[in-house]
Amino acid sequence: MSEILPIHAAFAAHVNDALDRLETAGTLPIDSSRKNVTVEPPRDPSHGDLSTNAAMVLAKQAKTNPRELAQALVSELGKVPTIESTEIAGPGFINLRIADAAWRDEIRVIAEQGDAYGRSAMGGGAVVNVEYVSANPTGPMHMGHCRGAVVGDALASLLEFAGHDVVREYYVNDAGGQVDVLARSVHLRYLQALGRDTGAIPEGLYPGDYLIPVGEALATELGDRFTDEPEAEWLPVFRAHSVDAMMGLIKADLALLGIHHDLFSSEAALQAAGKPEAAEVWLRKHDLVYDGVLEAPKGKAPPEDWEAVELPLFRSTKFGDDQDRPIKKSDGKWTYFGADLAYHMQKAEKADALIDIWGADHAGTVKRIKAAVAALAEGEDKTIPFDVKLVQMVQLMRDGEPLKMSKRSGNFITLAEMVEEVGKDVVRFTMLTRKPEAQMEFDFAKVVEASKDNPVFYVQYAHARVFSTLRKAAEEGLKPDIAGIDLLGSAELAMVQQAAQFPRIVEAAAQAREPHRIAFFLYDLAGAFHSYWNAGNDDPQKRFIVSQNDALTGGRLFLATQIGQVIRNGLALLGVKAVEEL
RNA sequence: GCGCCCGUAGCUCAGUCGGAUAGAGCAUCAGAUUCCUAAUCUGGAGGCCACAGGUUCGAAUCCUGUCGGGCGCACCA
Repeated sequence: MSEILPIHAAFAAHVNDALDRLETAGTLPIDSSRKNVTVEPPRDPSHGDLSTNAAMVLAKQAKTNPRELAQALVSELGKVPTIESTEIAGPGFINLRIADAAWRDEIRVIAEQGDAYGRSAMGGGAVVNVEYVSANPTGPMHMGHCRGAVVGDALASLLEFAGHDVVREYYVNDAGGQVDVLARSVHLRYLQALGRDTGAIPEGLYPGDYLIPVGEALATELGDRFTDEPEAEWLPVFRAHSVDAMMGLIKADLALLGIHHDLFSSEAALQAAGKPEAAEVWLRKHDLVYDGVLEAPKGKAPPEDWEAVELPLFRSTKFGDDQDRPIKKSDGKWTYFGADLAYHMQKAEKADALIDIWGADHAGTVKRIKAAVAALAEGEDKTIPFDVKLVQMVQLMRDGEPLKMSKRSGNFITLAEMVEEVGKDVVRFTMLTRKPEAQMEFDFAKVVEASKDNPVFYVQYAHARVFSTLRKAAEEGLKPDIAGIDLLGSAELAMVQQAAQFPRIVEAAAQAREPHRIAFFLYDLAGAFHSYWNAGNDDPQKRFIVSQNDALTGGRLFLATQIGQVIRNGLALLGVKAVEEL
């Protein structure tokens, strides 16, 4: 027990030790299952500092009633010196009151651990691959990509902080038909750059102006080599150049949000390496791919040109999908799914767990890709934890009115425009103040208001206040002093209790893969700080800087510094700047 | 027709792998500024947790059904 544990972890350990002793004493059966035992702060503070449901959960296993077991547990917990009082309540909750000294110690723990406070070894170094964004390389990023990008990035940071070895991956869909369209669109711009009159941009090509510089660059680089050649001559060249250029745009857009991937995996490269073929061989060997004919689509409007063709089909129905899915098209090329299946197999080789962040419009393909990973796991006789997080649509609003967006008319808001208008921190924080699977509204007017309706400023302001206080104190020759924390009273320690939840919030959020919990925690902590601060308006004795009392001031400044530290650690996970001044 | 997600205060949303009297912000009402930034704080009012069944010591939370909103339902990506 030489290792310093954050306070909640320490008390969870105390409860666990007590249960161990009950096992030894025969009160509990050996190896009782404790997976539902929780040790957490009760909703109602009058119930104490911490509460455990252990007696209720384990009563059945102990073949006794909850209150009786609680009694036994309480007498064990009474031996822990930092537990000041225990109480059995309701159906068998055990409420614990913790000595002030333990909360004071937590301030020291925060100070000692600094930027590492809240970090957890929970992940055990497991390699987790988080694939997010993966926007098609056909243009700059628009608003629709934004939420998934932020959620994926924050989740990756969170998992890292919770002890996982995270790979941030971007899947580049550079092999499909839309890349041919891109290449043709760029070729047109190339001809224009060389002074050709191309007329209006034909239907079906990308009309965006962002392709003009790409065409110009190619004109400069290639001269007029490809002006009158047949398409087959120039298409591969233009495809490669265009994808590079688009990925450049996308990376620049992502950088505006502070997002950087570790790995960009190319679909074309995957195919060139023969991965889909290898996957097909493996699947056929396990009788998971067969040649068959699909039923006619049951959608509202069956395509007129639909006809029954025999295709290689993956048995996704065996793993819960609604129908088997083709991995190759009738022209012999791989379907998107066929390549994606091979891609996930490739990812699974190098990771202990996979997470995909997708837009809600891909919800229909979740089952098949989960089926693919399940098939691989079964065939290889191992478990491959695989989560697909669906991020719901964002409804953009301006002054309470929905903004209509249409990709075809080119009337869509780009990510860059959005970041420029409201700023990176606002975009990131706002996207993280909703659980991702719920739809959300994003109102430009409200979000730039920089005040009331805007949690990001509220949290940043709390952090800034810590620093403004320290600056003010420094002018008077005062500075934080750890010796002063023994003088802190219950109002200050209440704030510590709130901040001390950070480590367990990190673990819970990482486990649930829900970075938004960090955002809400920060909002609450900032609220506690503002509230404490304001008490000083009425009573000068409650300010951080107390005149004529340098010792208490030192203690309070030390506390403020540590609250700032926790806010900073949380904001770092969200990728939001912890400003020292507003 | 089928699948997935959502439905909590007037509005925007939290709600800890089922826990004690369901929370916050906005809006609204009543207050606080010779003060370390009031971009803040204190208090009031506001709830059939969409609806109906079920599971159990206990359900906003899990299961079934209904209604409402969103997204999908190609050999596209």
